[in-house]
Amino acid sequence: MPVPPPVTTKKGSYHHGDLREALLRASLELIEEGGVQALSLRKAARRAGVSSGAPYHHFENREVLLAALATEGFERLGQMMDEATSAADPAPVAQLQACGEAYVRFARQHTAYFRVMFRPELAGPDAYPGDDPPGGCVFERLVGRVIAAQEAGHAPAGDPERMILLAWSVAHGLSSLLVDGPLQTGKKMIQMDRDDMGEAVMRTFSTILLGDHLR
Amino acid sequence: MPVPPPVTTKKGSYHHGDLREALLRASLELIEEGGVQALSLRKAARRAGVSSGAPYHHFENREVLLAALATEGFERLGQMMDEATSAADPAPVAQLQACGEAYVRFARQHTAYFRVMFRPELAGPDAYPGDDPPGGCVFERLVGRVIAAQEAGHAPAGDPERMILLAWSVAHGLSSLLVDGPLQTGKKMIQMDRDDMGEAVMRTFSTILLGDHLR
DNA sequence: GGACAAATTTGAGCAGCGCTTAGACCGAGT
DNA sequence: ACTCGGTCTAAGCGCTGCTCAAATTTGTCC
Repeated sequence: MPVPPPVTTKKGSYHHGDLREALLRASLELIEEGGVQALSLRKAARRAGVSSGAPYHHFENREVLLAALATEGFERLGQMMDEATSAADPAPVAQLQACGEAYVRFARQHTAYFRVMFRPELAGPDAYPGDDPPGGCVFERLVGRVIAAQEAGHAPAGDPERMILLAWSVAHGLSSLLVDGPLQTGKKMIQMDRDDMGEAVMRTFSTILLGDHLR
Repeated sequence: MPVPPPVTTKKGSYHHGDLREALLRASLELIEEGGVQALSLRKAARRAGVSSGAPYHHFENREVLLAALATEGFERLGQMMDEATSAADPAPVAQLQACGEAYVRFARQHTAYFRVMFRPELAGPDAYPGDDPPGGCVFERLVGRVIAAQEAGHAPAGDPERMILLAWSVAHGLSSLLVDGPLQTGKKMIQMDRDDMGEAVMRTFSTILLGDHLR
């Protein structure tokens, strides 16, 4: 036996090999193609080549599968924020800007993940399996940088929570407007290229924080 | 004929009287109770006391009903923003702050509307019936005030689009985090009372615009 | 090697859904 | 009085989430 646990797909065999992973990948594809509502466990099962009852041995129900995808998504978002900040200017405001740009980039590049991560059902009362709330990975990456910005005099002093919420809101708001909102469509109203919005908005935010707009 | 068009419900009669309106109200209730996914035309029909096929004489399909609700929602949002701004200090930054607070208040008070207004299916390619894109009512209320803020020297000069997007993102982001995101739940991570977040975040934003945080 | 237990998958089945169609019903205008 | 158009019903199609008993495979202990 050259392959002790064949973690990859065994085609032709009765047992799939790694159905759980295959279902997650198929689900992500379906969401990418048609939104969260386009995901059905039956379709995912069909794509994985198994019967319609098989998924329920790996996920209690549809919502649990979505929660598993959300967990993956938050991990990837955290990674993208880490990569962006470590490559950016260490100045506090530049770090915040890099966080925001990475956040928006993540939302546009991994739309399926983003949609799954921010749904009312996920954050609802004790729906999420994880130990800490879903957005914890974002919050904890903002705390230190906001405090640093405050100490540098580039953010209002006092309880940092307000400033954390503001920074998070900027990034999340633009992301939502781009992914689910009126900025998603090709209709005019705003001329700017959607690819440029993340950088433009976050740069404007930095400008204001630094006070560069006041002569 | 004392009642030319009996716009209200005629109970007991074969014809409902105003089924379209009754379906909209029932749908809003269902969404309020369990989110957009909890709305089914059959349930709404049941609540209105008609058969499961009746709704299709008033709405081509489920998505058209949701679009009708979204239209109502955008009108009410516009009203709330108008009321808030006319009651606020006419200074440009104060006006922007009032816009944002009204936006967040709307999202929290009319969660069902907010959820329906910002869904990918709605803003998708030519899905919305209206003449202008769904968010037009928000955009047009921001343009003048952002330009006024620029002229007052309280916002970065140049193309106002960046600043419009930033202001919109702040309000929309906090609203989304509160309605659909990790701020919705009772889990800690942030101590601030959710009722205070709208004012707190928008006030912080104003502070920064005015440059009050730089000694 | 062979038997047993655990894990995995199947296939049938239930209720609910969106949507369609044919037909029954009502109200208003000629 | 009668027709005609808008409104509603009832039945039905295919899809869905989810359950359950039975069938199949895999790993393990002797």
